[in-house]
Amino acid sequence: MASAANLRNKTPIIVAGPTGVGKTAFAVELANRLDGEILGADAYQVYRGMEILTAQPDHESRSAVPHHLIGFLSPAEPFDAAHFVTLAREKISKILARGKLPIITGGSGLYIKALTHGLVDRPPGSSSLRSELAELSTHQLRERLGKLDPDAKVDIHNPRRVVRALEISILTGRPASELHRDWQTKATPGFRGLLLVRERAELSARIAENVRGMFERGVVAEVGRIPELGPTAAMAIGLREIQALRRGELSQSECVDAVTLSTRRYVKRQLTWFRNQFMFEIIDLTGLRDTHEIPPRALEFLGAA
RNA sequence: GGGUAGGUACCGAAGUGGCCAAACGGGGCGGACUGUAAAUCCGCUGGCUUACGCCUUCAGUGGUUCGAAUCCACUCCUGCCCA
Repeated sequence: MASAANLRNKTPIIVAGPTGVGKTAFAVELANRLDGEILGADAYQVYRGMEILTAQPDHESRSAVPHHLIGFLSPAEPFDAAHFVTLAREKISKILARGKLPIITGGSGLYIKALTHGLVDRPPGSSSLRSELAELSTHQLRERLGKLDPDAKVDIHNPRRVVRALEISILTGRPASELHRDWQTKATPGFRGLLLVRERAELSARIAENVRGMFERGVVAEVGRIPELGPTAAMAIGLREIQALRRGELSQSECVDAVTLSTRRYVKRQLTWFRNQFMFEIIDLTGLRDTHEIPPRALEFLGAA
């Protein structure tokens, strides 16, 4: 049982981890025990009408504990890390004002980092500029960047990065590299961070099962009902594969396999980010089902044992 | 039983006497990331080694050759065709 003193600790908790580890169930249980409210830190769960595809918490969870920043945005709308930070800060202070504990849960590493460390003040993306730059070849992009920002530290093999650096330089009239500032530390003062992990084989098995479940619950129909996809929502894992299925270019089982594979590869990138960007307390959930079990180690770390 | 095409690293697939530890793709693993991040990009991937390098590989065995994944013989296995 949590002691009265520990219940009074309202330092926001971050529950990070790769897709499929069991963040959702874990966070709900934590919220129950510590009188918390859940704040999604997920770039895709923000979208309305994509509940199954983005594995949003179910009704049971959502009626048990208040959830924020989940399923509130039209898929037609773009979304980004800065937008997330603004909304999240607002929500966090409201939750605290209510005397509740904010529990930030999600798999979008950049969003969490932006929340804990802040983003450098740079202009937001410009869709018109981006589509204009998209016309250029890699070589042309590098050439332009070389003129505008000769000291650019961006990965020149990565067109996405080059485009963003160019975008910043063009919009501000100053070299993008001049506006850069390193994130100095992995520490996250003001937050208590947990990184949920599981053995890779178990995680893969869970992902395969989750993807099968998505199809059983009707993702294909859900995708068909999305009225309009904006630039951000269109990149959700599984979307392209399911659209291919709907066009008859993929069989159901090929589609399931493809989505499972994309998800597994995403998990690798998530783990790389979380391992190397933060110093969160690692909580191994291997062997635990999505019950209401919270490993003692996690409770100790949170001072709630 | 006869014919025929094959058996290459985790998988698919090039290579057909030295430039081969073996192209390329997939997968796997690792990494990067500051307003698209479920995105985008990079590296490694037989063993030992920091590296030079050494060792063991191309179904198996035995040959030919200075030298074989590559040529020859036999054996085993697989696909297809004919009986």
